[in-house]
Amino acid sequence: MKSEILSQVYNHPRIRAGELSQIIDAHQKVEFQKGDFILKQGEQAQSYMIMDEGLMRSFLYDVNGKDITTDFFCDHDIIIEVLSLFQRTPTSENIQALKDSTCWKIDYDVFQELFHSIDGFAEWGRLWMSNSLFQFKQRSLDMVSISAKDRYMRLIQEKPQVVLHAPLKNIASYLGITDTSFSRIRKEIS
Amino acid sequence: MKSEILSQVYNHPRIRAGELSQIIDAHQKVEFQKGDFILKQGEQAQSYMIMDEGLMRSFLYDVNGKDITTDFFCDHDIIIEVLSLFQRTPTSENIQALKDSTCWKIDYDVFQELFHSIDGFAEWGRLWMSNSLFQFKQRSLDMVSISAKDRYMRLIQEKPQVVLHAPLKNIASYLGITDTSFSRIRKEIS
DNA sequence: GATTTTTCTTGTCATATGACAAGTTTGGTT
DNA sequence: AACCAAACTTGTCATATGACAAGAAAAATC
Repeated sequence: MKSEILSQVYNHPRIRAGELSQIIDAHQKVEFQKGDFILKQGEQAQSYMIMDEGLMRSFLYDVNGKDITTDFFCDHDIIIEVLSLFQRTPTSENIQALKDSTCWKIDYDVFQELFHSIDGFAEWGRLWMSNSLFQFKQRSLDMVSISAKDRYMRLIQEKPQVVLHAPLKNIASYLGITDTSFSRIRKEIS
Repeated sequence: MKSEILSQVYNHPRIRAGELSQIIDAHQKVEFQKGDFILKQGEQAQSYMIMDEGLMRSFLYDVNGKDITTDFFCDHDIIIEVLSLFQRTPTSENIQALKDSTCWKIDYDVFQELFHSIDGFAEWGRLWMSNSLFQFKQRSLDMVSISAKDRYMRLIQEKPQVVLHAPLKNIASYLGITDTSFSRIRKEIS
């Protein structure tokens, strides 16, 4: 299971078999219980993880102190706070488990070593980031070009697990609306 | 001037002097006139550029066919469509000059060579991307947590050149509002 | 420099969403 | 099982922003 999931995640034409197992070996199993914090505002990220099974969210507090969910992490997603990890700075985000979760973790210095020694791994990282970049771009576009209802419909398509298991108020803030409005949209749809 | 600007852009502790000039040498000057397209929807990006002097915007058409400005590029910004360039796919974005512009361009294959041969360059690239990722995250956050008026105020602070020189309708779509609303916000502020 | 086209402003009205408050339901804790 | 706290729904009213249309200003074109 470890190697199955991880070799899927790290699948890239320029990573050879030997290198792949080197990368996979660098990951350690970690488990979290619902409610546990993986990262807290003000701390510095020291590692990232692959979600084996579970559900998490990242969130922060906006200018008015409101808790805003910025992302959800489902099975096989990469759980990472890029800015804090790569720029070695304290983060302003929190990451918290919404369900009991099992992950594969890799520490920054081990990652760093692999990044510089395995060419294909660096390439993989760049592709992953360009993909993330695109997703965030898409997200800000959606926020302005489609209605909250349509954003919700899209979430149902794209991350059904989230809709099934995350607290509604977290989904609401992720969609950029209040839980009140979200409740009305749900009513309207059903 | 070439080396001044570029050595500022590529400033990174792990890029040595010799490597830096190697990177700088790889850039060629290109000029554009107001209105010129640098990249069109459906094409594949073959290079990226550093803005020496000028102003550009990237934009695309939303689900209703409305022209939405997704970003502005000012002096010393990196003009790039990450997804198309790195994943070698056709883009859905357009990039267009809003003023006559001078840039330093580097082709994908040359970039690719430098990325694999200069360790510090790969590191620089990763930092740049993590920074971009943060900006886009911030942008989607702003879209939901602050008002259009506050987003405009922030743009005035952060990219005054844009406010001074870009067409109002482009700024409006960038802010996620109609040009009508934007006109009213401007009136209210002045 | 006159004309045409595009951009910007303003008016009126509609609508999605927010703010706040009061219930209701759910879920965790003892 | 009973209780308490948190999560969710619903009501009323307010407001930011959109849609559409008409006019004014600015810019591009001849």
